[in-house]
Amino acid sequence: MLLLDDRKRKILKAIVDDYINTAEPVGSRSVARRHEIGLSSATIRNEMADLEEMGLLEQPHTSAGRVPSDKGYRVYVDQLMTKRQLTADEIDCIEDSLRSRISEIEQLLKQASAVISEITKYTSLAITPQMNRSIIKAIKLILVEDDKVLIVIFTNAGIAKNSLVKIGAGVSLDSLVVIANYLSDRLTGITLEMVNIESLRFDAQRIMTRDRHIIDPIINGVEDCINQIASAEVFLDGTANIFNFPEFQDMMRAKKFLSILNAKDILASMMFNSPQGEEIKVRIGIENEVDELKDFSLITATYSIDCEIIGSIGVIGPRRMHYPKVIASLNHIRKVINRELSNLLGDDVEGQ
Amino acid sequence: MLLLDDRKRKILKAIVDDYINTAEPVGSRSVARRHEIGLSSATIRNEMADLEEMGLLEQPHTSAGRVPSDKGYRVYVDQLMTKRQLTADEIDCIEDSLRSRISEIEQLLKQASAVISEITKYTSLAITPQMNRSIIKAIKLILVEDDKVLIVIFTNAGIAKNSLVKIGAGVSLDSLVVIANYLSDRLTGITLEMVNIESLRFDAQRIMTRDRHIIDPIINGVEDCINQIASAEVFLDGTANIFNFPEFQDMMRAKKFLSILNAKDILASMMFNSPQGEEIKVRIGIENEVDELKDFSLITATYSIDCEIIGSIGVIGPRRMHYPKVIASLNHIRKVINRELSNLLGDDVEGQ
DNA sequence: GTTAGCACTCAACTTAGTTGAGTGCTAAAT
DNA sequence: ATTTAGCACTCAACTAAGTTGAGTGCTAAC
Repeated sequence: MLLLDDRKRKILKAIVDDYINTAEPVGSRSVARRHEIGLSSATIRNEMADLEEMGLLEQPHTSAGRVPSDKGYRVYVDQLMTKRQLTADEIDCIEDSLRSRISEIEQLLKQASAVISEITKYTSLAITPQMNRSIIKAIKLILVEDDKVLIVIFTNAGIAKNSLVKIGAGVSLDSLVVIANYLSDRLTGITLEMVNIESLRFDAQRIMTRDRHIIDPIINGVEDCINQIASAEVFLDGTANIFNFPEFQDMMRAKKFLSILNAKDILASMMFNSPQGEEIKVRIGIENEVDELKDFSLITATYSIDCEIIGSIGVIGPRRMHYPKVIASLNHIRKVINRELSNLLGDDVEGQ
Repeated sequence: MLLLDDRKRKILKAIVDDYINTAEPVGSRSVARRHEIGLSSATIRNEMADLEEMGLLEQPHTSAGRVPSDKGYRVYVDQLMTKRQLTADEIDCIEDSLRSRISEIEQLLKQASAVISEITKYTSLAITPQMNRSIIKAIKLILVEDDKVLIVIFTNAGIAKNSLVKIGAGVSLDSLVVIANYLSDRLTGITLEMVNIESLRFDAQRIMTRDRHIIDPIINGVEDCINQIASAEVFLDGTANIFNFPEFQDMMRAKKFLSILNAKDILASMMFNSPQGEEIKVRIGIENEVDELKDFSLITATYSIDCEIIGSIGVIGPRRMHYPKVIASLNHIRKVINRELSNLLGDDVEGQ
């Protein structure tokens, strides 16, 4: 951890704060003027030269002020910034849009994404829970219209998904009962990621003596249900917000940004690699694994059920992001999501 | 219908064609040069002055060439443009991404949207079917975990949606059978839009003598299922494509554009007001009802099941859109969607 | 160690001048 | 009666030169 003396800390903080607010390179004189440091611009100039040498500041060109480097932002985030609290209004806003009356997890995260971008004015992300580890509680086959079967799988996380498949007509009810029991035996109590579709299909061939042609469609339906439950969806909001920032007046950059947002799989993978234990993760510029994001900062927060991290929410914006506010917002919203999820899935499921 | 003599038609067509390709105002000399009209630039100049007087062309400023007006584009689309056929490659591309192996209607339309923007290079839209008119075929209640009921509704359009609700523990199976039969009686055979949730709830109170506390959650679950089936979803693709056009280098315009794309409800309403009978509708600039779209052209095409229009796909781009290509693409894709939908829902539902 | 002063740098802005594609009009040619 | 060549005019877009001002680094005095 990089240690700075008090004066350098004050000056670096002042520069980052100013730059976050103005997007203009910060000069020594304006630091002396706008902040009560009690030093002349000349002294500050010397300190700034030191900070630049240490790699914390950069100069766009000789006669401009300084701009924080990625490393500078990192020190700011880790050591210097003054933590912010949300205002009562902001908290109300979050509660209003997320509290109760939301019946589906997808809805909850969509709303969460909307409220994040509303409060932070950046582009927000929310990914639906990773349900690979959830346990199959029940699987039902329902005959509808004598040649179609509705397959329903239901997990301990309170999710049920269905798939409708056509089987040939004239299948005996007995055969359906046989395969239904088989599936129930094989699948109940195990997690989604443990399901091996091909061995399931193979073994079904062995136990079924009649009506074997129904195996393939039904197993496919089971696979479909499992995929539906396991697949993660990414919600975005406030994508147009990026245009509010002067550094993205450049069309090329804006286009690149939108292209990334359209690559949902890349977003999803970014969101997932938060190590356990870390509730909020800040990636500044070059720290992003994804190359196209090295002009951006990404802040993510995890949410969980029963202390297991299952998904995350986040914000993408310029490196010059208002870190204190975004971190405070995400931290609050992740707690609300945790609370709502446990309401939704736990004992209090009510009404819907 | 505006009638033009042959020479004016040729000149207007040449100007619109050139402007669509270059985005530069077209001058009399370049019309004379690039198209075989056999007239000098001076004559063409006179004709252009006439066309301007008729409101078909506009001049950005005195010493620039001419640009088509909305009315000019309209004449071009209705009378002048040479219809295009898709190339074999394009048709293959469409077939590859839409044919078979798609089990869900949502997937089909998502793919359709993707392929539209891939082929046209504009921003594409696809709205999921309006299912208000579909008929409820069956409704099932499944008891899971002795205090939760899974409600499944299944329609003639092959859609099944479920909702999981919690009822108090210790409900007798008899009560569940009573309400299941009641719901089945009341709902089977009617369309979604005919369902009156409140009268359903009210009458349930009358027929149920015991376990009345389960009525509210269950009716809410029914409502939830119906809403899930009836709600239309809008898929977008190629949103970043707008930046490829020089007329959208302007940030304000680009931002406005993205804002509209985020207002899914506005998009949905635009997509829906295609009168029956019209397969392809072209709205040019000012012809758009939505104010924010008056700098754009919107082309929509309907798709249907059993000859009833249930949804649409479309393209948004600059007024200077490549109309022949977009119209040909949408027309082809709508036919493929019709075909796939009838495969999906009709007799050929197979496996998945 | 701190600061005032000064020469220097350089992006951003202003101004004036140039270019060139395009027009409208008129008079000659067909 | 059309069509066309010729010419004067317009105006956005580009270029070049000059100005401004915020900022720097260095040095010498405090």
